[in-house]
Amino acid sequence: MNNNLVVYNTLTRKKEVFEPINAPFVGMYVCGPTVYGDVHLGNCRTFISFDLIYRYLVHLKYKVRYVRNITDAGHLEGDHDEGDDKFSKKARLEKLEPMEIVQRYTIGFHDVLRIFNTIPPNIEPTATGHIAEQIEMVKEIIDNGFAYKINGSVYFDVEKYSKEYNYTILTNRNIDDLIANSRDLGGQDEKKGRLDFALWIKAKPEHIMRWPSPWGWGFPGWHIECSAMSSKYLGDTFDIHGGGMDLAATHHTNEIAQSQACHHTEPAKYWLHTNMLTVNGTRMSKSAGNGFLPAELFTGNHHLLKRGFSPMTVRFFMLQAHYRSTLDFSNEALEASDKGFRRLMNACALVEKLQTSDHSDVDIAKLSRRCYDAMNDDFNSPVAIAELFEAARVINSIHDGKTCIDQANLSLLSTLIHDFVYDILGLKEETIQTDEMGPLVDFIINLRLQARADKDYATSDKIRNGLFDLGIQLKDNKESTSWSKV
RNA sequence: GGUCGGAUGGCCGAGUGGCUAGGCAGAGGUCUGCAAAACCUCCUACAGCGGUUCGAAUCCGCUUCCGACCUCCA
Repeated sequence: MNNNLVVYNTLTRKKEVFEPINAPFVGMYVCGPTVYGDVHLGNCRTFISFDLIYRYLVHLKYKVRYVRNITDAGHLEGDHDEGDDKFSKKARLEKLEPMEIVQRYTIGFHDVLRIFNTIPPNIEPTATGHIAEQIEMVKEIIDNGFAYKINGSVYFDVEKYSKEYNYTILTNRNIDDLIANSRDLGGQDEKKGRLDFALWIKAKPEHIMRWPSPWGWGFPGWHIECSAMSSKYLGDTFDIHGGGMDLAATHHTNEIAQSQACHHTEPAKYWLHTNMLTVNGTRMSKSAGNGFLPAELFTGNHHLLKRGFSPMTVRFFMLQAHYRSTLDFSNEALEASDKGFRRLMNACALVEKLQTSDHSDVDIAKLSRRCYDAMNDDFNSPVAIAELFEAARVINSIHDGKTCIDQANLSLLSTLIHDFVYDILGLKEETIQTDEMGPLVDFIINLRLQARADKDYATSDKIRNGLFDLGIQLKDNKESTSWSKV
């Protein structure tokens, strides 16, 4: 077991050595999407970041239970703890059942994440599937004295909680300032304190998504589902809780409060937060209307895009930035990643074809060590990728016959590429039909070789240009001609 | 207004008290029938102003600018 891994813990605001509570087992909970609309690229970044983290933990031989929820109930439009939830509103707009909305966008979410080559979580619980657990948790919080009932709704008493616990432990804010600065919600508010939040919300007569509870018909507040489901599947205290940075101040702060109030323990040892994807320096978000949909990016069908970019290019682009840094989205940046990604993958494809020598000019163990050092330093994929480009340079140089490698080092190199490029970074070759096309292309290449041997360059160039238009690029070496997809 | 985080070469992005990533773009070269690819070489930056230090892009202070959170958002 590798215990050199260091992770940045939002809770302590510093990097800490990663020590699972129950090694080799690791429990990881990541806040998933609210499925009332299409996921945009910003959402995808978070899930791709945690996919990287999950993949690396698995690579380190941890037995990870990865839980990521689907929020399909209880997420209100505003924070007034009144009015519609997002599903009811969307359902009315589209004249559908709320659960049709949920189903449609859950499927869309899964499709997108599959395209990005992310590994599904081990458990993907839904809020609607865990109403009973949420009710039980609310009851317990009431029994422990940290929540109160009003008119069929239940609210968490932040002021009371903050007398015994540090409510703002995650974000280190001053609670008095928070109270002073939080928005005045106007006259109809049922809540006692401005920071109080709903655990259970009474359903209005027209509200479709409703369940019976000790407090009448209603639906759960947004935050309680994660507390209920994470503790159900991972225990009262588990190893990693993750999500986007935007969730830390409110959602995760409230999760910690609920769990403390219910279980008298902090829910997670390490809190990991991923940073935002920005467009022109501003956060991509649904409400700001600057969100790209994955489909728009792939097709290039968006007014800010010059052309489309493939899913793996986008994944690679995201992994070239550290997960805790903002990443700005632009045509130029995508273009650069696209070219770099292809160069890397072309080199990786050459590894199996390399010839060995009886001595080696390269020390792959050292290179490998640097890749691990990078990933062990809070999953620093950009540095790992930089090292992999060094590997690519080595591979190309060997392939060109300018550098020698022995069998032992070649074996290490092959393992390095396999482990890091494919398993950990989760990149994959996007070209399809290579196996079927191979013999066909080889046949054409042989025809062209004959033409070249006859110095019939008109024909040989015609073949090369024709294949290029079909997306196949020929590369003439001294001895032979190789090809790759454009 | 409060809290927090940033400002790195043409662009994107790591790093962080001395060894000064990487990708893309650009320049030159090798190879080649010509290309392409690949390889080699070059381009050596850390917002501004002070301070600490033998030495700072990295630490401290101030200034300017930007962003996030504080309201649903990954």
